[in-house]
Amino acid sequence: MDKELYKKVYFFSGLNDDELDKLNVISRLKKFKKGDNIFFDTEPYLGFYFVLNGMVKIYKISKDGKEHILHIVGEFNTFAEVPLFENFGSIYENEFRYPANAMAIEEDTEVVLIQGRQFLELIETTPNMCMKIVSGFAKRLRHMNHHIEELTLKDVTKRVAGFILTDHTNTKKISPDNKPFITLNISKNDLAAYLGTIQETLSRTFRRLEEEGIIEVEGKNIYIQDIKKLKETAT
Amino acid sequence: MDKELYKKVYFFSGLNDDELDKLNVISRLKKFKKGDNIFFDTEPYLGFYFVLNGMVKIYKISKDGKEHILHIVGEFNTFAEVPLFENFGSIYENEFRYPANAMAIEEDTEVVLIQGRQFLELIETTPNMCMKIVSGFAKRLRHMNHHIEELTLKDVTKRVAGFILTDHTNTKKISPDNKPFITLNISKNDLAAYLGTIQETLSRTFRRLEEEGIIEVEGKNIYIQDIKKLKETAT
DNA sequence: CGTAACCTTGATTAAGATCAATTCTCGTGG
DNA sequence: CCACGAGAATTGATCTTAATCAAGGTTACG
Repeated sequence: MDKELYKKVYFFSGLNDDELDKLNVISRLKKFKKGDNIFFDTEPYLGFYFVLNGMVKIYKISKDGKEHILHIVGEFNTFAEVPLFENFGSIYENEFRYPANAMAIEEDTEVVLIQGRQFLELIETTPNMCMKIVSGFAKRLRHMNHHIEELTLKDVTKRVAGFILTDHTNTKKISPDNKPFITLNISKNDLAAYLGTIQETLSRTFRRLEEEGIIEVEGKNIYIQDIKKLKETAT
Repeated sequence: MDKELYKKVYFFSGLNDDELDKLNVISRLKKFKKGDNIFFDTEPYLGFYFVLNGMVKIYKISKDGKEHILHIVGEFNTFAEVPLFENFGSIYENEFRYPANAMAIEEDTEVVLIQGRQFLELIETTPNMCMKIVSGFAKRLRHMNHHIEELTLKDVTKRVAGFILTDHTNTKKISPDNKPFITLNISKNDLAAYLGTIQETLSRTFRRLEEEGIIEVEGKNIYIQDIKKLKETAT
């Protein structure tokens, strides 16, 4: 695999050529179709992944079939690193499992598996990478903090409004007629599961926000008609 | 401060005498009464803390006054480390804020502030500590994953049952008449805010579990009458 | 023993989930 | 180019859980 691609992964951004070669040896490219599971939370832990192409959802299922999406992982982002670092000493002994399920949610999703045991050996000789991991984890913790805050302190309408704002802050899309908008890159079903609700409620929420003249939903595009009101709604 | 005390903090467990001395220089002991706030999420970031004595809750408040507790932090555990590691380069430039509020919830709570900027300098000369931080963060991430899973996938009754089981797994208390039990070290109000509900609902849930003969609540002690049923309830 | 903080209980309300139909959208093959 | 069918999205009616509102009861502690 092209070494340059590895460098786009935050963890690996500081590595030199020699280290990238070693990384290449312990990684495996895997391809999935939309809807394929990459791993289940019942499977033994092999290592962590990054997305080369497409998109992956990390999710949990309750006993009675309810789904909640913890993360949506896009290109060059990693997932399932946590178990690797939880208990250094014991990784060789214990039978670790993946902490959640992962599914490809785009056609032709390609992911790269970095084999766990071998990566731990590699990391010892590249001390520089450790701080990258710390920093990556810190960002993740911040994100989860925010996620919990949204889920516990806000109702569905606020969460939806907040999602649109956050997404637009990241993408900054502007339509030809000068309106800010976002494009959903996941299904509304998945969006609902991420926002801690269900399809139907999300649909109704969109409609109510449309009726109030705050947004306009057109398929996968959501146009922001009144950003001031949207911000008020979100807080 | 006694150097031995530092060693009980997971992050610092591998440090040598010299390093502990340096740590001592950049730390500040602070004392709080029950109900005192240690910091608010509006304050500029000074550094992270560990609890020397007592207990601390990390919480968020919504605009309309609803509270959710993210963590309960006990002795020799750290809190508020995340902002320090999120953006190494920019800590000197940006005005960082604490990501949540912290309050002492026990009388005579003592915490130690480790000053952030100075700690970053210290850490560069002690590479060994980095992996400790990674590992600590990984544990924290696991905990938050679990927390989100509970909040989104389970109803209040399941969460309460799950809490009792988890707490008992950690403490393993057995009463003189041979019954497993747990002792709440926080108020029921705080427990409710941690479990994503309110006092009244928690109270009713306890009563229902009592009526079903699963537990017995006596003040701060909760006796497990039927652990099999409790496990069934929790899943 | 009196007061404040904490906890419990009951009645009511509201948000959102569930159940049940449609309708819409889009890719595929005739 | 159109028809078909499957998955995705919408909509309405109803139900359930847990929050809110309101009032007492308990406990801890000076």
